[in-house]
Amino acid sequence: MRYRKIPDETVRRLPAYLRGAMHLSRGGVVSTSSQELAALLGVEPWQIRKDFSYFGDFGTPGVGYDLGHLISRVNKILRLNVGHKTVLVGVGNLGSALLAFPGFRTYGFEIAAAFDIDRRKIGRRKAGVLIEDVAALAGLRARGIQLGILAVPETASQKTAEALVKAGIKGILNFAPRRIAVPRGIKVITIDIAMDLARLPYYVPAG
Amino acid sequence: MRYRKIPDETVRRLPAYLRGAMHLSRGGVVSTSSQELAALLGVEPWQIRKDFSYFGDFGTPGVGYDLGHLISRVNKILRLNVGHKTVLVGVGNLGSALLAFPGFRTYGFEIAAAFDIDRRKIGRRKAGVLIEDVAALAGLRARGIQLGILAVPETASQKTAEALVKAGIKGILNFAPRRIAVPRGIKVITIDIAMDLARLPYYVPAG
DNA sequence: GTTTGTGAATAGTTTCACAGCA
DNA sequence: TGCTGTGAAACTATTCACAAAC
Repeated sequence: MRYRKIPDETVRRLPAYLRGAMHLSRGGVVSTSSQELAALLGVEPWQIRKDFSYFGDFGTPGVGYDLGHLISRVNKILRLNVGHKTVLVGVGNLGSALLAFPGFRTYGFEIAAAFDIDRRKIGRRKAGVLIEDVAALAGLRARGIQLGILAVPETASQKTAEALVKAGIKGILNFAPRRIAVPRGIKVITIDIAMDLARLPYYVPAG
Repeated sequence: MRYRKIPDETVRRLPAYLRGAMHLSRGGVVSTSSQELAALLGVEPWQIRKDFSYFGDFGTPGVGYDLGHLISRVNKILRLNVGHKTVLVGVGNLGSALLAFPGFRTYGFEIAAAFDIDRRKIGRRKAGVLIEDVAALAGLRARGIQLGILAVPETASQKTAEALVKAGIKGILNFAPRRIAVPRGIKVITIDIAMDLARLPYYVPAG
């Protein structure tokens, strides 16, 4: 089944497989099976096998998956094999938390620059990162940063996204609860925290 | 098409429709169309109509949707018509940001209690909320809180989730990058920030 | 015997196109 | 005429079951 269109849902699950594989690997495990990985992550084994089958060359029938090979393969597919520098815009409550957030390292990300509009923050450091003036965002171009994390207030999100695109950013992780319009070729993934909480009561029986 | 199984994807989109409708309503608009709402949110008009069709009694052919009616209808479907008190566990960087996060109010949520394990935080207030000892989580039962927000470190997430369930919590918004096992009838929605960032490079052409 | 890889079957979701109502 | 509501068609994703590989 090689060389077919990769389902978006498969791409969505790959980081989880990677996390599980790295977890096992850190524990000294060298080889695993779809069953073991599935049990660890709370998914079904055939889902993992099917997802991997879109790419080919993952495991060995009768044996399982070599963790080193699996990890490097998924890393390459997701383009995580090269570490990514990212820029954070908006160093408020959420932005500050993201600066200190250890989870990004798991996948080789580093927040290498931070910008804010607030004069009182500009020039200071937070979690080791210098906070720069958002007006100078264009200067990013030279620094080889392609991914942006948008943690500005909703009202500023569209304009800030446009500034990021102008600065050469190709992918945006957006935390503002609003649609971000960007040119073709730029990918936006939005995390809308309140919206995710908002569908929780639907699934809880007697509210 | 009334009284059929509601697609999960429809439920996922309802909060967005609600947000759009409230936005229009605050702007003084009284009535809207699937086209107008769709343009605002960046989705397709027939998607909105189809989603609403699972419930029936939304709009008027030839006229459109009355915003007051639409908002109250979606609120009722999502069980947001009664305001929900929630509990936050873990007042670290992310937890603190969530305490101060204004977005929850949009859907009628209030963080009414906060717990942490750190002696230095217990007894203090943050964003007006008293931080209590996580060992006293069981005392929640009497306070009529059904939803929990889990912002503790990954290693503590499973145990804390179990304590929440014991305290009568029925739904959990989990920020730990790990599977949370809970009894049947308890709903967990996980927001894995790093994982969402991890699939961004896949969509960005030359990494 | 064990475990992968994958076509085929099933299920779920999106999109269309238009009947029906205001 | 304009807009909703919805069956039907098209598409996408999940699940199964088993042949092939070790």
